[in-house]
Amino acid sequence: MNYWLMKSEPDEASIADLERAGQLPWTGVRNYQARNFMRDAMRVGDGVLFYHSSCPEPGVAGLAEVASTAYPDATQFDPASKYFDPKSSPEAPRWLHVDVRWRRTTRLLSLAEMREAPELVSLRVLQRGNRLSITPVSPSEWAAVLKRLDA
DNA sequence: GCCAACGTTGGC
DNA sequence: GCCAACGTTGGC
Repeated sequence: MNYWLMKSEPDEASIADLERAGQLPWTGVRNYQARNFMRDAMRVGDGVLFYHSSCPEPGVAGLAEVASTAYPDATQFDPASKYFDPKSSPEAPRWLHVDVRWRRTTRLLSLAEMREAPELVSLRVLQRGNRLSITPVSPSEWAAVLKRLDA
């Protein structure tokens, strides 16, 4: 069982959108490291911290879980999509994604609050210069976040 | 394979 | 809108 933090811009897909839909394909990842996490390391049932980014209140907004293994992202083949990738083809898809299932909508655990938490000093997403949209979370970091959400 | 230029991310 | 950090691209 692994744990992850996945960033989403709430304008595109918020935790409320995920709650409504129940499950969503995590489309639009165009970074090889993030893709490789989904392809090589994610397993169905893995825990996901749903993080709102590029918004007035960035932070963890809910909990989700990995609901599928990785499969080709359809938006890469669609010329009308902003995620269209002319260098990809259905024969050799470049971009993959998993499906994510809603579990809980929580209070917002803000970025500022996470930075103040001693148990979270090593959290990948808090590291200087981090831009990855998908990062691993350790079991102890996961537990620390849950504890703070329940507190 | 190097590296400069450029693009993107994302908090502030 | 700014800008630091980092990824990607492409000429050589």
